[in-house]
Amino acid sequence: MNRVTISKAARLAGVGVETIRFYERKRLIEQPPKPKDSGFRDYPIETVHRIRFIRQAQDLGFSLKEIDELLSLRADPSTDCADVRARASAKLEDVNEKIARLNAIQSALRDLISACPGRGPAARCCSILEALETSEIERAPAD
Amino acid sequence: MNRVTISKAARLAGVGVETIRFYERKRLIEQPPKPKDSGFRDYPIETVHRIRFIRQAQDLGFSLKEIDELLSLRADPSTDCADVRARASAKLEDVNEKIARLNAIQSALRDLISACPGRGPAARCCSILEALETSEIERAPAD
DNA sequence: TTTGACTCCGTATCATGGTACGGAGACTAC
DNA sequence: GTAGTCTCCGTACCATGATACGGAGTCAAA
Repeated sequence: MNRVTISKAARLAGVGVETIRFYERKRLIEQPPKPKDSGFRDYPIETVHRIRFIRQAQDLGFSLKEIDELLSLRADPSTDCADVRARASAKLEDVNEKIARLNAIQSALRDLISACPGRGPAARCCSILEALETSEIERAPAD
Repeated sequence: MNRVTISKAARLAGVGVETIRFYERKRLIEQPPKPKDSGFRDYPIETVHRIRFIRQAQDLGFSLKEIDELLSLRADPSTDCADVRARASAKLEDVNEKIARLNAIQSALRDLISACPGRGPAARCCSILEALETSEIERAPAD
């Protein structure tokens, strides 16, 4: 059973059936060739992985358009390698930036948590913003 | 000059004026008390920092609602510390997960880039998904 | 003191990413 | 062979997060 119906794929990927059809329309996943005798979509299991990747990437702040760009990056002999390399490097930059920002938020949250004793009043005042500023990660994205 | 008009704040934060008004309506930033003689908003510079944080957090996949929750986390003597601590810990978990996923994507991109020679055909075929699977970070978020 | 830029507010419109609906056909199991 | 469940497709609708519009008031500098 390495092929599944749309509702099975949806269940496995944790999305609705309509979402899969929507992604097909947006060409994020390809509509599987329907078997001759049935008019029903018949997905390879990889599609489920692909959908899960899409959801995860969305949760990381990538738009469907960006996700499409990520998914269409392929190093294979038939594509222009220098081009793939360049596009992958650009994406890697984005990812690096996101990681850096999340690391800053992570330590701000840790500061906040450690400023909170288990019980009773806090040792000192501290908001996320103050913690970020204190750790001087504050950077202007549009300066 | 530690107070700015709405258009100045917008320029400094890299957003439109309307976006600031929109955030005010959503209570993500507070409408500054307008000076008695002027009906115009007069923002402290911290608001600009706050707006920049909002944009960065959005880029990391947080919704405005989640960002509001992040921003309202404050360890200060007047709030229930155990509560703040619990909410901050939950957010920290989210952040940790995002970082882990980004790390996986980061190494998949690096694999992809190293599979691409500077010029000519690729050494081997590899997509992001394959790289993720190879590095077995693949996890089901909704299992 | 007028011209141009800025501000106010309410409301309308937009793009993105789904989610729902509905009628018709198809498969499954009893 | 028919009830119950899937599936098809097109189209409509929805929530979020902005973005635009328009008319009226305000400010600042020439």
